[in-house]
Amino acid sequence: MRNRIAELVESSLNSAITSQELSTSQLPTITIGTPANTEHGDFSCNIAMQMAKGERKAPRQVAEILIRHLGDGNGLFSKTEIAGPGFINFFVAATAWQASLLEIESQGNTFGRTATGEGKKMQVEFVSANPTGPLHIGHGRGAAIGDTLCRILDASGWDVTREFYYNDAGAQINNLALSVQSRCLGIEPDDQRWPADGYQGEYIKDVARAYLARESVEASDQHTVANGDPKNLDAIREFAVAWLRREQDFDLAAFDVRFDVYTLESGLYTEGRVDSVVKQLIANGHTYELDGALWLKTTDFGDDKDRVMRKADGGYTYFVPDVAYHQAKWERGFTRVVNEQGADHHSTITRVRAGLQALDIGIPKGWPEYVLHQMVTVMRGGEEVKISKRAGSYVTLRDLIDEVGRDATRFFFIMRKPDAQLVFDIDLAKQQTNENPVYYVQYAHARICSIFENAAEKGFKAPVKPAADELKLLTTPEELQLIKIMTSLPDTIDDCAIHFEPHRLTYYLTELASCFHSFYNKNRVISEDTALTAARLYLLKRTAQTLKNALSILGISAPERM
RNA sequence: GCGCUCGUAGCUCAGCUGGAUAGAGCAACGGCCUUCUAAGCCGUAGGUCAUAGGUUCGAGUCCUAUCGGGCGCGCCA
Repeated sequence: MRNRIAELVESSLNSAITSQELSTSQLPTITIGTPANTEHGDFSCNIAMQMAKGERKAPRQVAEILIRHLGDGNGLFSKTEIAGPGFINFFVAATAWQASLLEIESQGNTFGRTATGEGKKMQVEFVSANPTGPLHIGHGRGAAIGDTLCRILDASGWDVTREFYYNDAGAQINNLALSVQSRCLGIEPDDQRWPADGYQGEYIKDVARAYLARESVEASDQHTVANGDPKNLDAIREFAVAWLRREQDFDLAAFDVRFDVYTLESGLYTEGRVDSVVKQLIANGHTYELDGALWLKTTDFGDDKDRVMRKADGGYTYFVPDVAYHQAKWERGFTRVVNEQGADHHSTITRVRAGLQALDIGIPKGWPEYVLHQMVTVMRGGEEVKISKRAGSYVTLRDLIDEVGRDATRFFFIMRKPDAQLVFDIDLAKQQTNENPVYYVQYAHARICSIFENAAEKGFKAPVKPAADELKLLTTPEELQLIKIMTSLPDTIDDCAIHFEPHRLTYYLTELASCFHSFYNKNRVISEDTALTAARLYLLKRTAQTLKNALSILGISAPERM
């Protein structure tokens, strides 16, 4: 609806220019807003105020010209008016709202989807947790935001690739292998022989036990059989990585999150990508040697200090393979790449982008794009739970899903905008689950399903493709408001996709559910009036479909009973 | 000290890339179930949008400064 009105305004603008009533040399971008006050109509446009100065006319005068060329929008509007300092307000005719229900019906479970992305490729990298332990709550937020973002971008017409990148060969992985080896040899964390920064979690014992038992492991991207020899550190490393990757697979599966591509840091070395990037950066003259290390002049690209690429010990710092990885993404044809990660890693953005600019291979300055989520503070028993992976004292994602439920956990993680901090009170989420907004939305869906059960018992069912005469009975403010909210789902999806902000969809759902609950309490659906009953059943059929479609994009179920 | 980010009702947060009288949930108070699910609805109360300037027809939103919380500032990832 919003787009339709924007198109009408644009054509009336063109028409006014053709007739030389307006003379603007460049068309302003047309934005259609939704007034907070219903007295100001269903939609409004501020274009007359924006153009007034250039036109050397009063805003209301510009608005008057536009309205004249606009007419009634081929019956779309029941009224258009000029209001306030120069707003154009649009009142959509009830018949137009009613007719839009037919479009929702014909689109079925694809209603809400748009073609905005034009089928172009976009890659989203998220979670990207190193396989040194189970996923914790911070990863959970990243998984929920990243996965929902993928679903939203897909619904917005993008061809999305979901990617998981991890370090399978660095110092931390070596540390992991040493920890497992120590457990294999029966060495405890308080033993002198325990590795300095060893991982102390209970799960390390499980890995050691499985390794000694020569178990085999099938992870989504790893397949291995334990060698069983506690002296063979390489074999332990390989097994531990695969074992923990599989654990993460379990966690992610429980969260209904999946990936298309896994990229291993070690592969960037074995394929020669890291070497090739270093050579290219040297050849382009963006490096220098100092104190036995090789530096990249990232200050040439907006960083506040230069960064070491190759350490004095000969190893590369982590961001070098990261640059190589992103070069590979670019070569794979992703002109748009989004990285979802914790805000505590935000300093990598400048470095990676600087490295890519220094390669001078035509990558745009702002590529890749980033979505950063702020810290999650975990509260349990009224106290903050400190997250320490090495000490093993932290709340895992799986614990959370087991305690709170998948739907509520997902909803909770995405209902705030990513760059706001999140307090996750486990006791609250556990003990007062019916206060969680996700139930409010799901309840609306279950309620509608229940109405249809009752209707079926009494021999009623929603009509298929009803005529305008049958729908014209839908006239109350609640009914029209319900339709209005439903039709804005595609706009909401686009807004979420453009801003990378999944939380907007949770607010949309709450609003839609709220509108339905109000309608339900004020009106009876099944009544003596068979014509009205049919019209309302049709309205609720579309409402249930809209709720289900939107919930599905959030990866949340739409229960038929609660 | 520098960079990023946040600061909106008692609490947790929205506020549609500058629009009209700043909203929701929870908590508080008062109502609504012999009829389709009360996990619901209706109403009341609650605000100097951290502070001070600036930009313009118009600022919670943009700019500057200050104050306060978080994160980052490693030849760790």
